[in-house]
Amino acid sequence: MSTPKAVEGQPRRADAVRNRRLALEAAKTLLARPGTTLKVETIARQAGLGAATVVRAFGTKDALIDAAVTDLLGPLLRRAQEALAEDDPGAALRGFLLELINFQAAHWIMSEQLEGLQVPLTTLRRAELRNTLHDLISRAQDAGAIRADLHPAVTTVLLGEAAYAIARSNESSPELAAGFVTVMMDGLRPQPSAPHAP
Amino acid sequence: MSTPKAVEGQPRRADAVRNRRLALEAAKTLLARPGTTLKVETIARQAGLGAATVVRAFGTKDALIDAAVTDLLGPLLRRAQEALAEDDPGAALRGFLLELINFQAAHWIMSEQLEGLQVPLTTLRRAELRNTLHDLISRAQDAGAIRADLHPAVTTVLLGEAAYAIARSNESSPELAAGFVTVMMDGLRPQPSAPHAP
Amino acid sequence: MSTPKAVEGQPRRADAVRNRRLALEAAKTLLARPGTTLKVETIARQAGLGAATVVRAFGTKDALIDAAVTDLLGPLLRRAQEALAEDDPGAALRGFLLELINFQAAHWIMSEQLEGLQVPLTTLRRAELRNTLHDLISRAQDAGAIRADLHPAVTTVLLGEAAYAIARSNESSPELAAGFVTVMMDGLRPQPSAPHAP
Amino acid sequence: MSTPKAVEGQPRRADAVRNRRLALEAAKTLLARPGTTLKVETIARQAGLGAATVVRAFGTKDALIDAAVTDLLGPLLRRAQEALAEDDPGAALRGFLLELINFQAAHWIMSEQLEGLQVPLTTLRRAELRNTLHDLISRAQDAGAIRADLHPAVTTVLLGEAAYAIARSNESSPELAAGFVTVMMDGLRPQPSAPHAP
DNA sequence: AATGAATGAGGGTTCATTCAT
DNA sequence: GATGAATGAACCCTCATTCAT
Repeated sequence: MSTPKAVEGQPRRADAVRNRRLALEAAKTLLARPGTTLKVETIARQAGLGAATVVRAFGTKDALIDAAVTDLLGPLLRRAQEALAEDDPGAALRGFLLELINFQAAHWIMSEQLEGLQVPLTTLRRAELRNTLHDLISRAQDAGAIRADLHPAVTTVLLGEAAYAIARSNESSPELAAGFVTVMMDGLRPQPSAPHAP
Repeated sequence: MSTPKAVEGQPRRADAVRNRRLALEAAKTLLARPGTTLKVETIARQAGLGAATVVRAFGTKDALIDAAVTDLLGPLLRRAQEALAEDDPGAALRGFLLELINFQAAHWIMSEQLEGLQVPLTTLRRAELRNTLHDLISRAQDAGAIRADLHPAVTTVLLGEAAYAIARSNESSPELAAGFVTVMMDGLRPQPSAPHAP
Repeated sequence: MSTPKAVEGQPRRADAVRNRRLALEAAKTLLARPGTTLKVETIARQAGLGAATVVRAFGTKDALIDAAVTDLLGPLLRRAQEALAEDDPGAALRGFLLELINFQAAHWIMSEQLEGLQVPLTTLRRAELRNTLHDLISRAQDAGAIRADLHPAVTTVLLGEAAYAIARSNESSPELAAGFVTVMMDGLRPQPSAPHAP
Repeated sequence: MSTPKAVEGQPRRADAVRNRRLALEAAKTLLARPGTTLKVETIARQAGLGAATVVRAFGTKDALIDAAVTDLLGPLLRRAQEALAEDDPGAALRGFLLELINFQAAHWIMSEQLEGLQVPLTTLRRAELRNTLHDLISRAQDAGAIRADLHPAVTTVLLGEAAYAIARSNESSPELAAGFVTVMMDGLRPQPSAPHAP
């Protein structure tokens, strides 16, 4: 036959790949835009495609969302892993926190928007992200860069959730992000006196 | 009031008032319960009423949710206002933060669940809450109880959003809440040296 | 309250019962009419109801079809059971065969139209029907009314399937039905000589 | 022919003919396999072709199915015509009945699966088959091989439909087929006494 | 006035057909 | 000419709102 046949494996036809990317980008764009309802029709229009096409490209709406969010979280996870390799544990944590906020501020991925959807990949990647943040924190504690009177797990949740919230805030701004990191890092610094009584 | 078919100024029928309260309580209960879908039918069943009754009592589903959330935020707002009258500005802020977290942890009002709904009263009351928190922070800064190198607006958002996130976290616990307040207050304490360079 | 409240149990509101019946009748009518596609919309229109209503009345389209077919098979099953109680086993079988054909000729329930649908009640009732026919045949064989050189199970399938087909035939008529029963009963009569060599 | 872009009377390209055959074989195979859904995609995969190719080869899905079923019925029709030429009318009828059952049992062509499809050729060929069976029966009646107190048309439908049903039965087996033919031929034998009163 | 039921708009998904490679 | 992908129509189902009891 005269079919190009391509290399055996994943790579499908050029336009299929292109449209898959278009759908993915559209989903990511809409995930970044606050207040969107994430209907298949909306994503399709954003991508300049038909509704059935985006479903076909991923099999199901959930799978598309899953892929989009996972995709968005990818670079962030990579940055977290790079931070783990940096020399100064305290500076690494501080630096990553800023990235975390800035990234999420630019993307607006709402946990709640995913409620009721089947997004196994996203769940997985979130766990990875959380684990890496946990490691970053533990390393900073071991190095004496941050206080040790809090359990690493507590600190992980605290930083993760708070950073997430700050990023998503309507008033999000570089100034806010910087303020958050400053306060957090100051608050996490080894304290001279005993902590305040609860 | 503009209630149809009712004599002006005349109190509504006793059972109408009672049903309105039942619906409101049901909505509040479901808002407190994580993972609920907030369908009219669900609320009605929880209230022991018919679906039509619930809608009729508020005219629309959105109005009911609006009233319920506003209602839930009421005591919190009152507490914030009481904190403003306390003597020690720092302690008042710290105390309110804990209340804020505990309250939200117990009520699970998700901003995102309200996305796409018309909830003007809720928006209003949230602004009031935010303003009062802003005042609490300004007062603490004026009294030298917390650092002044951050704009009060920034600090307001920071505390409000972060507290909200901590409360909503799946791993939410008293230990986490206490840790959050400790770190925040330590971080917000007037700092001896210059803040970390950005 | 002044709610009628009715008797505790199944009986719901009068119109609900009425509409449930309308939907059921509509489905039965369409099952009787050859060449129909059995769309929810079609059934609803036939019933003079909205599409959502007929779904709500049964929870799902499949459940509606299931109920309709089961309903149609009910009287037939009852007749088979009555035939079992008759005195003359041969006449009972012959009589039931005629009923089987006439009934099915009037209803046009196609196994294949149900393909891919979840109809557990129908499956059950069909098995009952088949079992009762099996008993009718066994009894006739035991009484010497029909030949015994065929396994009852074979005869059951033979009569059941053939009667079914005759009933569904486009040229279906009383004459055809009578002819079928005559031939079958004659063919099933105990044969004087050995059966034809295959 | 009206094939577009082809010189009149010119044979089509070799691979086009080959693909048409592949599609036809695939459809026939799937028609023989019970419980298949007969989607274009499924047929194409079975043929090792693309979906568009299958459609293009026949213009429409219905045309493909029509051709496939017609093709399947071809040999059966030829066998019926050969039976007409045999010496013993009774044996010819009996022989053909067995073939009819075996053939259909092996092919699983469901009338109902064709419901809603435009299959004019199939309809035509079915009529031919029915007519030939009618002739077989008339000839057997004329020869005194089978009873004459039934109208040939009635007997035709009776045998045709019943044989079809027996073939399609889930419990289909050689034993069942043989039993059917035995009973039918015994029942059709010229009867000594008057037929049973209806 | 209260309510169970009816409904119409809208969602996701499938599939025969058409298009572009 | 063959084909994988695109698509729009159609289907079943959900739910906030309206109706009739």
